[in-house]
Amino acid sequence: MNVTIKDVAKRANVAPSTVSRVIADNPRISKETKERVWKAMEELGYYPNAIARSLASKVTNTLGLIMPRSTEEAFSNPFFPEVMRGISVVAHREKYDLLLSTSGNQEEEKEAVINMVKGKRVDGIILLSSRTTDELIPWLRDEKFPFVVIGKPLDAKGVYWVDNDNIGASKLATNYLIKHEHREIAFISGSLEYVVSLDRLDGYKLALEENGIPFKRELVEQDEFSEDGGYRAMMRILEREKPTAVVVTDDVMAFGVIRAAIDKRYRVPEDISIVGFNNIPLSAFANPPLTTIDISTFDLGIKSAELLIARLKQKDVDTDHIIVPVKLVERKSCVAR
Amino acid sequence: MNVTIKDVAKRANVAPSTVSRVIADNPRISKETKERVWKAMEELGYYPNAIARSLASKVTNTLGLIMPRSTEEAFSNPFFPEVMRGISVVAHREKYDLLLSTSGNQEEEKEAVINMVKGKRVDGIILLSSRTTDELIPWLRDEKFPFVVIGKPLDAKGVYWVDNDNIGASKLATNYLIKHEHREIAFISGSLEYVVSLDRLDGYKLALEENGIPFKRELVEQDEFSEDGGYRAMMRILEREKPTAVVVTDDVMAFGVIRAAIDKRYRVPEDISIVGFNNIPLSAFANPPLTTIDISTFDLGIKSAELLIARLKQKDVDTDHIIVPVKLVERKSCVAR
DNA sequence: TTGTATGCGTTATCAT
DNA sequence: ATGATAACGCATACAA
Repeated sequence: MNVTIKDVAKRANVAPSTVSRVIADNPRISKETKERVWKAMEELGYYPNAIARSLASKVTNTLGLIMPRSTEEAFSNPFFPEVMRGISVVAHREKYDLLLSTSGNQEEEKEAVINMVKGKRVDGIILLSSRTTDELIPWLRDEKFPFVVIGKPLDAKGVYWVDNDNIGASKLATNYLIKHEHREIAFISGSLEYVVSLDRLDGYKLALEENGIPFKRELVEQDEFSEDGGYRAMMRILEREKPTAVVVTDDVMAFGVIRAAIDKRYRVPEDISIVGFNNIPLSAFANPPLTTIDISTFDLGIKSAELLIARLKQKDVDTDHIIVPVKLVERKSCVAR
Repeated sequence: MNVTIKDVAKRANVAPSTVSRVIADNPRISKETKERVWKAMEELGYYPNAIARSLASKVTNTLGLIMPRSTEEAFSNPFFPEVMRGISVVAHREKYDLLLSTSGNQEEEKEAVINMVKGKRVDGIILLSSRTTDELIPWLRDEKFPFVVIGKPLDAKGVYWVDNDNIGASKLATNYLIKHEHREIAFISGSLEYVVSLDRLDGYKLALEENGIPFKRELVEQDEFSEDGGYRAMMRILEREKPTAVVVTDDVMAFGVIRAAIDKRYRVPEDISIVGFNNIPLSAFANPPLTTIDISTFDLGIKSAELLIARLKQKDVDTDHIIVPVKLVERKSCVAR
């Protein structure tokens, strides 16, 4: 069988508990026995069993990652890999591993979280996006399980979160268009069951209001976070309205919006200007290169992991949320009227 | 404390072992006691501790994913998220979770694998790419630990792997250029320490040879798998040669190659034709849209996960490797001379 | 069909 | 500074 601390203990002529202490580098073990134990471990090719360790110590050194919707879909949108890139940097630095649950829908997602939490498989959880209907957040809060959510929760009381100022970001995008003399500005987002969509819709409305432009619900559409989703939403709008500009809360969707406009014989940006969100790598290479709101996706990942780990280490965390700045990246998809 | 099988056992008036059997849905437990136990579990809000389960049963129901180079870099190239998308689909279907180790370099990568394997944290491992200098593969093979590698290993004996026919794919790309009357064809790849680079270089050479075109080492360069890497490699070639076409074994690198060509006042494709590899989403939107070899990245993920799980479930799998087909996607980055 | 006893590999609590 | 021993929560061989 496998070599365990007992084997090491025998070989080093000490008790198993001593070996355990050596592993933990307990300061009150004499230098000599430490050396002896280390030598024994070396000779036997001993390696600690992480599972047994976790069972006894209740620490896994693992962070759970919960993707929205299906894991498959999540990996389709460059946003998520980029967030994960940020998370992985911090996780690596702090010596945490990442456990991905693979869920297919909202119900399985709940299942996955329960499995991670009650199954004691992770020390903390990062939720990659919050829905308005999310039962997960209240549940995790009630369980008093450490977690942080990327995206401001509907009810943020007692929960740690990291997000952009989405209302401000959306105002920024809309104002940019208004400054370019646009008045008929459409707004396309993902499902309103995501808080982020709600917030950005608010920002859009606010910008209109502050500029004395009437809000027209006919200029607003939602669909799924995909190229096709953007296409369909734009098509629906073009059936009934003739906007000169569109705010689209996701670059991938924006590509679909452009395609829809082209299909309907509009030119972009000459006839219709477009501002996207996220600044994914593709945006710079799109035709036309997409003007977009850079939400610092990578930093969203960094900050969320840092916040979670800080909380795990019980360094009294002074803030329960972090706002990551955004900036407008001006490219070629917008012109003045 | 937490509710355990013992608590459930007491409440249901059975032995803990019976509860355990009910959890495993053991067929030789009477319907009635099952019901009784289920009810008790329900009432107590019992949920199995996955860690304890793993310790006792030596099964984790999780798959380890090992990225090449740093995890951070991996997430930068769309190839990896796409592979992971495939893996996650199968993992989800088969009810496996995914454990990502976050390593920063080759040494840490080894560390990570040892930690997963000896730490008994996963049932099997998927290596996302194989290096020629890889100690991991022989090590895992010697440990008799279930794993599959994406990319053909240098020494494939006794190891399960999934890959494209890289030699054939590279011939396909090169022949396509040759058919378009190109003779001065450059070849740019990632580091030759990756087997995939080696194979594709061979395919390139083979195509030249079969068409009576002399191989010139001055037309060959390697650099890292990034836009900058492609840029640098192309710059080095253009310092000394004037190719009319380039095979680039990674789309992201190809963007850098295009940029270098433009910087040197060449037009793409009028002066220099380019064929990429991977068919990442960006390729279709690049300027010009990139002609590229679609290696079915998603399927690579699917097949590797399926192969691994098949091996986990039944020791005897009929094949030790799977070749995923490729196809050339013709777009606008190539013209005939 | 169900119960008993033991093991999985560590950590943690008392001792000494 | 180190050793015994009891958890940790579950699975399983062996009994009954």
